[in-house]
Amino acid sequence: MSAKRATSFDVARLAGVSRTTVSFVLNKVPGIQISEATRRNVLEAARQLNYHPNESGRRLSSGKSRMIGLVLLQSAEQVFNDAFLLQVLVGLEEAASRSGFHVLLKHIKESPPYEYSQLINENHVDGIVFSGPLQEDPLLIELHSRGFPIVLMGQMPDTVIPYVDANVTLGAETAVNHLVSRGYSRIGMITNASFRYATARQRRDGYCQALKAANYDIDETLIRQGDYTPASGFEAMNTLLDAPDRPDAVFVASDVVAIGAMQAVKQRGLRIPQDIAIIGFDDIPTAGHLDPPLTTIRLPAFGIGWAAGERAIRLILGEELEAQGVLLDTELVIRQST
Amino acid sequence: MSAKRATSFDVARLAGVSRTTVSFVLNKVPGIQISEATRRNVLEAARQLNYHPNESGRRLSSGKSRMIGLVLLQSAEQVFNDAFLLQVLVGLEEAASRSGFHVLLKHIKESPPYEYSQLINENHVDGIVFSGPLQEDPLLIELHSRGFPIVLMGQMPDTVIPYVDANVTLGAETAVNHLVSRGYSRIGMITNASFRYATARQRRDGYCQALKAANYDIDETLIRQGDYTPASGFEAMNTLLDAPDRPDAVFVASDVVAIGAMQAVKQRGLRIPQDIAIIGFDDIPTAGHLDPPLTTIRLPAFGIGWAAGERAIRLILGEELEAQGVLLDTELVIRQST
DNA sequence: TAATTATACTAACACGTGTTAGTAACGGAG
DNA sequence: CTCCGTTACTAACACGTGTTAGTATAATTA
Repeated sequence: MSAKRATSFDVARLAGVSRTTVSFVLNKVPGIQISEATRRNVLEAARQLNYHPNESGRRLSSGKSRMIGLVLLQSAEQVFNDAFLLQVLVGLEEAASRSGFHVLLKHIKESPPYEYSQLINENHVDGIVFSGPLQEDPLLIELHSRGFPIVLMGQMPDTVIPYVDANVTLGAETAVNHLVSRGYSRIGMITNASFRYATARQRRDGYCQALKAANYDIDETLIRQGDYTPASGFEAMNTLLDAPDRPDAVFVASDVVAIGAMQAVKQRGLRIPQDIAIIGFDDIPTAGHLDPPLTTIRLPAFGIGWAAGERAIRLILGEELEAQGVLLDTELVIRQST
Repeated sequence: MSAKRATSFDVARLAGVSRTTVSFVLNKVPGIQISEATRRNVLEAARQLNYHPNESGRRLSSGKSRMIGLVLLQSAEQVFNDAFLLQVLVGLEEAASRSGFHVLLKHIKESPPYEYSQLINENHVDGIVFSGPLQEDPLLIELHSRGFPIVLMGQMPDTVIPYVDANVTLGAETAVNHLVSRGYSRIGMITNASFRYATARQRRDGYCQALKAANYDIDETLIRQGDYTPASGFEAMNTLLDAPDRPDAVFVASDVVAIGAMQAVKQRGLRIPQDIAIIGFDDIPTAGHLDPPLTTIRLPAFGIGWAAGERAIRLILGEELEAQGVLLDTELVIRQST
C-alpha cells in the first residue's frame, strides 16, 4: 500500500491508450472527441489504480496554483479580539472550494517587510485577499496595477483596488431607525472609535441620516466617543447620564463598548430598556448572553469572506468585476435591550 | 514589468554558469564546492533579475509541498462559537512559517465524504493537523498507519496518533485549588457538557483531585451538568442555590455556561464573590468584561496551534517524536469573581 | 472512384526545478 | 613523467502534468 502513487502514465498503460487521452478524458477537455468505449476504459483504469492527479505537476504545467492567499495583517492581540475573522475565513474557504480553489493562510505581524510578496513571487498563490488596517501600501497598489488579482476586506481610500465590506453606514441607520420606530425620542450615540477611523465616521453618518429622515434634531452633545473598550463605553455613558437632559436611548456603535455602557446604566440603578434603551453593533458571540440580551446589528462576516473569495476567483479567471466594491447588508438582531 | 519572471536558466546565463551551479549556490547545498567568485556572480545575477524560484517547479522536483493542511471538521455554527480556533490557527501559521512551511486551510462540514483525503492524494500537503470532534475515523487511522504525518488537536481514544491538547484536568484542579486557597469551604461544580464527552469528564476529574488533595469531601449533590449554553448554567445554578446547604463557591467548567450561572446568582440578589464565588473555564474574550469580571482558566490556544504545527513539521522531516502526546498547561486568570 | 471531412486518437514539447553521475583542469606525490 | 586526488563545475535525467500539432482510419461527399 505504501507503493508509489499511480501516475497518468500508469493509467494510460493499463487502459491501453496514450497519456494524452487520459488527460483529455479525466479533465473532460471540451471540443475533443473520445469514443465512449475508451472513455470508460480510462475511467475504469483510473479507478482501479486509485489514480489522483499530482497537483504539483498540474501547477507546473498550467502555471496556475488554484490557491488564494488570505493575508492577515494584524497583531496576534487584534486577531484574538476579532470575533468575525474566523467566520470570514470559513466563508472564504467555502467560496474557494466551490470553484476548486484552496486557501493559503498567511499571518503577518508588521507591514514593512511585506512578507506576503513572497507568496506571489514564488507563484504560491494566484491571487490574494487582504485583511487588515488599510493604510497606504505601495506594494499592494503596485501589485494591483500590474494586474495581480487582489481583493481587500474593507476599503482603502484613494485606490481602485476591488474591495468587499459591510455596509456599516446603512447598518447604523437601521439601528437608529429601530430606536425611532420603538418610540424613543432622544437618541444618543457612543462611537466605536475615534473619528480618525473611517469606520467610526461611517457609523456616525448612518446615525445622522436616520435622525434626519425621522425629522429629529441632531444634538452634538449627545454624541460621545468610545475607543473599542468597555471602559470607554462606561465613561461615555456616564457623561451622557450626567447631562441635564439625558437620552432615553443610545446607539453604541460597538458591542464591546456597549458592555461598558450597560454597566454604567445598571450601576445607577436604571433599567434597560425601561429607563434607557441600548442598541449595539457587531453582534459579538456573547451579545445574546448579556443582561439584558443586547439588540444589535449583525455583520455579514461569513458573507464578506465568501464575496471576497468569489471576487478574487473571478479576477483570477480573468473576468471583469461589475463594480469596484461590494457592500453587504447588515442584519438587525432584536433582543431585549430595546 | 509584466514580462515573464526570470527562471534559474536566465540567472545561469547571465552569470555565465550552468543552471546546476545556480541551484547549488542559491540552495546552499552542503558538501558542494563553489568558488567565492562564481558564488557572488550567481547571487548578483539573481538579484539583478529579481529571481525567485518557482514553487511549482520545486514541488514537482522535490516531491514535497512544504505545506501543512489544517483540517477543520466542524459546522459553521461551531466555528462561530469557537473563540480559540483563530488563535490556534495563528499559532500554527507561526510555527509553520518559522520552518518555511505554509498553511492550507480546509473546512469540512460533515465527516463521511472525507474531503480532506483529496489534499493528501493530490499531494497538496505534506502533513495535516486535524481539529474537530474526534470520533472514530478509519481514514485518519489508515493514513497514520501508512506513515502519513498527522497531528490531532485533542485526544482520540484508543489510537496512537500524535496529539496536542490542553491539560484540562490540571487546569480544573488549578481552578479548584484557587477556590480552596481563597478559603471557600463548600465548592460546587457545574460541568461544561454531558459526561459523555471526555472533556467534561476530565474537568470533573480535576475538580475531584483538587478536593481530595485539600481533604474535602466530594459531595455528588454539588455537581450539576451544563451543556455549553448559558441557559443550562442558569438552571444548574438555580438547583444548586435551592439546595438546603448551598455552596459558597462554584467551579463552572465553561465561561459560556458561567454567564448563565452568574445571572441566576444575581437574580436572587446574591453578590459575587461575597455571597458566592464563581470561577469559569476557557477565558473567552468577554470574560473580563462580565459583571463582575470572571476569574477563569485560560486555554493555551496559540500554544496548541504552535505545538501542533511544530510536531507536524517534525513528522514531515522524518524526525521521531519523543512522546505520542503533548499536554500544554493552562493559566489561572484571577479577576473579581473569586 | 477520388477527394474531402469528421472521428479518435498520439507524439512531442513545455513548465522550472532538484539532483546524480560525470568530467575537465590542476596541483602535488611518487 | 605518471598517477591520483581535489576543486569546481556541467550534462543529463527525473518529477507529472497540460496542450498543440499532427496522423491514421473511417465516413461522407462530389
